[in-house]
Amino acid sequence: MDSEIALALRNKGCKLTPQRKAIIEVLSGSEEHLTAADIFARLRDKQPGIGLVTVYRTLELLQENGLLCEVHIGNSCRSYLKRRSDGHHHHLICRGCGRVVDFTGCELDSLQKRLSQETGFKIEKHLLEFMGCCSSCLDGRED
Amino acid sequence: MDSEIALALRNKGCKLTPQRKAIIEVLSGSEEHLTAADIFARLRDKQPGIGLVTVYRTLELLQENGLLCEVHIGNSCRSYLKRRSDGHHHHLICRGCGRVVDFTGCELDSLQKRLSQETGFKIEKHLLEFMGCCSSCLDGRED
DNA sequence: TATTAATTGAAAATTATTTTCATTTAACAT
DNA sequence: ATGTTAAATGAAAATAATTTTCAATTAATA
Repeated sequence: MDSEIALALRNKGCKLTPQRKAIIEVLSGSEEHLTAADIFARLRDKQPGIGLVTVYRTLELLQENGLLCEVHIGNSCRSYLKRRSDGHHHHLICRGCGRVVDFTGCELDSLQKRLSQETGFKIEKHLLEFMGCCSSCLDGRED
Repeated sequence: MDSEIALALRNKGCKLTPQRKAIIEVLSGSEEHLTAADIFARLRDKQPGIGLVTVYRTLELLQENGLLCEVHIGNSCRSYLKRRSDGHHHHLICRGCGRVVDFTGCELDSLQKRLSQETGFKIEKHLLEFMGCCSSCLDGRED
């Protein structure tokens, strides 16, 4: 029973290898954002022979196909998260536990239009992330 | 006649070395966002003996003191820009020439409050950047 | 079951960043 | 002006992150 992400990948004509399945499983099973190295570490048991290169390549592939989200705020610069919301959304990230909450309603469209008009830019994308500390981490004095 | 950034740095009790001045000059003279390596390359003439380490260290120092802005969208993950707007502002970045336009009025405060209430997070910061192509780059078919 | 293009892993290469440490120097006080 | 000193520098090495190369393997299809 392959995950939605896995199926989407096969629909794009990509091979569904055990390595890819394992990487997708790790991402699917996590509410945190994970770097390539994080994912690699979590694969030690499930898929011992896997190479870090494959993790990088798979992340790139999934990213290209819009099957996961890239997170920029945080310790390491780039980390990844399964895509949980279909539409346009953004992230609120806990710096304590790494948990990510999706949110919509950024209402940046009107801002984007305004900026476009004022500057003559053709705006292609935007990056919006909030970072803070979630209530469990606040309670646990992981502050 | 030292720049505002340089003076601010000295007011913080930091030494105003020729290396730091040169780095600040490069940043001050650029409307693009620059990586440590970019800055290092531009110092070849002005300050030939300088080490890349010093560039890294100076960027960190300036960043710590809020004297420049960090940019995340782009080829390399982290690059820097002189701080041109005093208050809270964000960036619109041209992926063609790297030129950065500051803008205000993101109106994320109300969104931030809403998110805080809905999630129980203590929100500490946010990252908002727009990326696109500026009119000159559009004209020049650098598209 | 055979075929084949896609995928993998190992190793090396590249790039980015940080640490260490001996030497130099800006800022300040004579 | 000159001496003092903590801060800053540069070289080199260490570490970390990412990409490339290439021969071997394998998932998907016929």
